[in-house]
Amino acid sequence: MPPRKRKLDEMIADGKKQKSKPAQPQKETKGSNVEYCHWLMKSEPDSRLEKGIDVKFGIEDLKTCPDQTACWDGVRNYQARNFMRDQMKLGHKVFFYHSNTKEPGIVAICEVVKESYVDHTQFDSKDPHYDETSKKDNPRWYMVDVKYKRMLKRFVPLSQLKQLHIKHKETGGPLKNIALFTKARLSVQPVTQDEWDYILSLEDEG
DNA sequence: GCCAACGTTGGC
DNA sequence: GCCAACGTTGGC
Repeated sequence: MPPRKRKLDEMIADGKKQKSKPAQPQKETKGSNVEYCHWLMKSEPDSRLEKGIDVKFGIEDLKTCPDQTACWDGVRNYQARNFMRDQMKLGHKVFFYHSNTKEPGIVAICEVVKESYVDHTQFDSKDPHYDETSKKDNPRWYMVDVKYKRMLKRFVPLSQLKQLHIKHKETGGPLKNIALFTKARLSVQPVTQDEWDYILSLEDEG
């Protein structure tokens, strides 16, 4: 029997040449085949109702979770899902980003403490991210667990990152292609080693 | 609250 | 497979 064809949307979102890669030490290589080991994940620190349910989840909410760990449920975008499902591995570092708030920006560092598993909220009709088209024998959405590590010494606002991004496009600096602006609407984004190091260096600025 | 950018859906 | 309409994201 031929392999079952996957749905078109998933093919597109996955990219056609995405072969399953062995889970091995992540390394950034020059050129095409980049494997990431740093990430940025967006979450909303302010209350907002979605289907009558508050989706607020800021860094202070993560800190109060058991073991300061939360499952990253509710992602309903294929690209973001694929990063979580296929590429986010134990020990990977994550910038925790506050979005849709007065002062958007990076607030903290987290770590992946559980690799991808089925997002249970897709089957929960009361959940704001319920997906009635997803079947239990073939789940569509996956998540990882993320654990709080530490606050940044200094909040790094989106406005500063944007200034630097614009400047670096001219100068060829490390933030010239940062996904925060080149793939602005992705809620789970890869961060290169250079981007990570550069943003961390901003912590120590006056 | 506005709305630009962009992802998704569905008719053809 | 195109593309218009529609819905969502998220900065401002």
